[in-house]
Amino acid sequence: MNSPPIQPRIRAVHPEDKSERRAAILAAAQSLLADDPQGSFPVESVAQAAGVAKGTVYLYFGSREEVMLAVHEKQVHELFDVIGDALAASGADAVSVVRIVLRHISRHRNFYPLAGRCRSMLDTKVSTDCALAFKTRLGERLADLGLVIERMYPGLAAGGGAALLMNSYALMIGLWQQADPPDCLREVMKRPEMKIFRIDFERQLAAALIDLWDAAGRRGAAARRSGSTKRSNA
Amino acid sequence: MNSPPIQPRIRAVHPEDKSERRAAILAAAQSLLADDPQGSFPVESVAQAAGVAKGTVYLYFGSREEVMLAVHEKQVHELFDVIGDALAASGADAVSVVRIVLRHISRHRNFYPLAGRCRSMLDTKVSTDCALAFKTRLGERLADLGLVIERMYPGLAAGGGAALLMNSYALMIGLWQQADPPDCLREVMKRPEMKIFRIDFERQLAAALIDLWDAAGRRGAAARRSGSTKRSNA
Amino acid sequence: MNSPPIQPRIRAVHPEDKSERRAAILAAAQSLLADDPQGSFPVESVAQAAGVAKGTVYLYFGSREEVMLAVHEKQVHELFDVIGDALAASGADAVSVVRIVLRHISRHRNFYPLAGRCRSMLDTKVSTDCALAFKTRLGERLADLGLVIERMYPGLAAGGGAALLMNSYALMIGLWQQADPPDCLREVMKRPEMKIFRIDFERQLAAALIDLWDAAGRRGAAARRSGSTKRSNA
Amino acid sequence: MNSPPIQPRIRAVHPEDKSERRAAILAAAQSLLADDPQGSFPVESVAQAAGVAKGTVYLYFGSREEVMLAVHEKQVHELFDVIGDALAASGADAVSVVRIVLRHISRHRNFYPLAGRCRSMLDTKVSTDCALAFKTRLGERLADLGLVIERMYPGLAAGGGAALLMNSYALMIGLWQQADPPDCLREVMKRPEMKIFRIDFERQLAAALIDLWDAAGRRGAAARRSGSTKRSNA
DNA sequence: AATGAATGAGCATTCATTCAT
DNA sequence: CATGAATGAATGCTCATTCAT
Repeated sequence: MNSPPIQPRIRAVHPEDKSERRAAILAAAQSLLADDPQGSFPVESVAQAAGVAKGTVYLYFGSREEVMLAVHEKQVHELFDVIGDALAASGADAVSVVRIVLRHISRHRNFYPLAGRCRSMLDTKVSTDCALAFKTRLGERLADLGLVIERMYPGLAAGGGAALLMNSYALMIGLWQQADPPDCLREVMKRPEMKIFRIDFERQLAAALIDLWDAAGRRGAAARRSGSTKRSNA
Repeated sequence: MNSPPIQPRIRAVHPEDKSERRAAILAAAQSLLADDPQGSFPVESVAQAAGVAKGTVYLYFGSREEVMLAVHEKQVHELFDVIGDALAASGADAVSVVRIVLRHISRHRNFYPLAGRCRSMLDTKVSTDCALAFKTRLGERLADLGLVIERMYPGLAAGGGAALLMNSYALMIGLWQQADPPDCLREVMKRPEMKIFRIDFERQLAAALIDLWDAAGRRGAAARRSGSTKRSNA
Repeated sequence: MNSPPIQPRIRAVHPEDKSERRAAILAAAQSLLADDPQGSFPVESVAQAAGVAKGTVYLYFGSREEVMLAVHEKQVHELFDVIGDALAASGADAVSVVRIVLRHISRHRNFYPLAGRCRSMLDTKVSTDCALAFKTRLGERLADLGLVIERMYPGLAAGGGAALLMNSYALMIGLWQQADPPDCLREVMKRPEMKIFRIDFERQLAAALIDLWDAAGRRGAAARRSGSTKRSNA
Repeated sequence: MNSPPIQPRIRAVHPEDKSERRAAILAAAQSLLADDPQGSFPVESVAQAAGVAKGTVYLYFGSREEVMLAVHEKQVHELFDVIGDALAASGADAVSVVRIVLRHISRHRNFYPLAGRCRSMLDTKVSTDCALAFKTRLGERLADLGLVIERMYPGLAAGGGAALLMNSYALMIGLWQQADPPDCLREVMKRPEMKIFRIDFERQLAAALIDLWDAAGRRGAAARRSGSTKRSNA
């Protein structure tokens, strides 16, 4: 009644082979996501695209949602890498960082839909362990980058850098959710009543981000002047 | 368990709201949502809570998602009402508006989960007509309130008020998505590695919103000084 | 994405129509059980055999197991009917009752496999309500028939009739489990080492049942003689 | 959670038991069964509890069901050991044997669920060889003990001892199936309509067993008197 | 012998939606 | 208008089993 494995794939015995297989599954999911941003494809499709059996997916991930979360995490860390590089560049300032980040994101627009669903993903079929690990790793990056920002804006309160990052990220995701027309509205976006939503997403986002970063810089400056260095929040 | 809180509508914004049945269904869904923010309850539950038959729900709404969207819309318009009132108050400024809005939202925290899912709802089982109507009504409010803001910050570019509102809304939703711990993490939020996410959501949001509004005000002021009045973006 | 009902069957609106439909599902399951005593067929097969859609089965039963339990219950009550008739016949005694019961069972041999699985069915996917109702109805029959038996064996302790029935039923099911060769042993049953299991099931069962009933009768007689009438157990 | 209780085997009945590994696997399964009488645990759990790899289980057993069957067999043979000892005791009679057997079983209540499923296990994923061996060994014990009983009840027909054993066993298992409330009914057993099922299982079983054994004794006596020694049946 | 990675069949169940009554 | 019976698509996941290492 239970059928045996017919053509088992080459076995991933060593840890590095396992990481490779895991990565293959992630890549497969990511590739499917490109065609279907809503991610409404069965696990079997992911498996097929990765060249493994359905069950194998569950050897590397606890659930379908955990696969998707892992794809999201990968993309977020890539974004953080970009931010880190931008901040590390000589002469980096709010404007240059924002420009570089936006350029990256504009080339990875399939980042948004998944990111927008991240919160609800955590509410569904993601084990506490998995969610915790995800958040922990995220927190580490946030802390690291936050420190870099605090060094850039001396006087910014402790934690102010991370807060600025969170706010920026929030603005980015939130604004995309407002601005990106859903498929069913693509056609009617040209109507006059939709004018208000025909915004230049990247322009508006860039402006708002710069407002946020400038305000942080100004606050840092003010703090420096008055000698204080504590109290958090951007 | 679900006592349909027949919240008297602050304003009868839409003509179709006149139907008591429709309102009852919305109220039922809203009440259910209070217990289950993820909204993973069957249409039948909504119908039961509303005291109607399952089929009746489809007499008033095109699909399950349209019901949820309507609940969301109702809540958004309530929020807009509050913003409108705050702006209309004498001596209104960024700080007072933000304070009032945050107070409202903190009393309607079940606004967030639904709002966070709004974008993906539009991608699923919402007819173009319905989505268009939703967006159109939203756009109208946005335009109206945007004008009020532009009057408050004279010199703010045309459309700058609406953009400021969108940005604010985006920040609010996006930051909530980062800050609100999912159920599976409620318990572990006290761990040290989660410290960075134990933010004071409302404080941080308020600060960031004020940064945004202040920047808009400053930009408006600058624009006024230089005589220009065009170019959009906040 | 969710497809509508294409060719809905005639609707069972009246209670009697519903009973009919329920009965049809039961009959379908029973018929499948005849071919596959282990009952390892999907719910869909039952539905098809009953001429309804899979979902309809779940309109009438809480789970697959509840369908099977209902089939079993039907068969048990049929057996109880036979026992009742046998007991009601003039000149009924242990021998005649046992003979009649065995004749019935030998004509309904697919009663055994299901009956043998009844206990484990109750452990799996049967709601408390359903199990309780099943047991309650069973208990009623047991009590009724028990009284008839007690009238037949005056002096039998209160409850002694029901106990005798339970014991008889237990012996019947238990002995079948020992005696009925599983499919995989059908062929090898003729080997000498299997001799001991090549019993004449019905003969041995009949003899043991009569022992049980005679002993009960004797005990009843003894009790009568000594005047006592209480204490239970057969 | 599952501390493999390495119960020292009372007797090394089968040669293959010499394998420590095999014994460890059986002990692990038995231990798991104590916590989950339904035996709905994966093979991997058994392997882990036994301290071996999943594949190793299949080196010693042909299938999952064969492991369970082996556990059952072990328990049955332990029961037979007890019966043998009870019969061998000086002054052994039906009452003393029944008492000793019941005491053993009451201390090993997890014997019942598995025993009750034995028949259906044989229908699923047990090789003919395995089933045959199981039955053969069972038959041997049955024959041996049957002879002892026939010696105890001289005049009992040939095979009458084994038949009496089978009947007794059947009654035991069958009555347990009726009497043991499934988990989902544990709570509601106190209700009045459940009264008829609130039987004193061991008392009722003991009484019925004694009826069976007494009847066998009496029949043996009668047979002796009339000189006959043939005809089987208890 | 032992391991454990890989396989993939297998299915109950839910529930949004329709439409006969 | 309202009802609620009927539909059936849609799929995540488990886990027994195999066999390359």
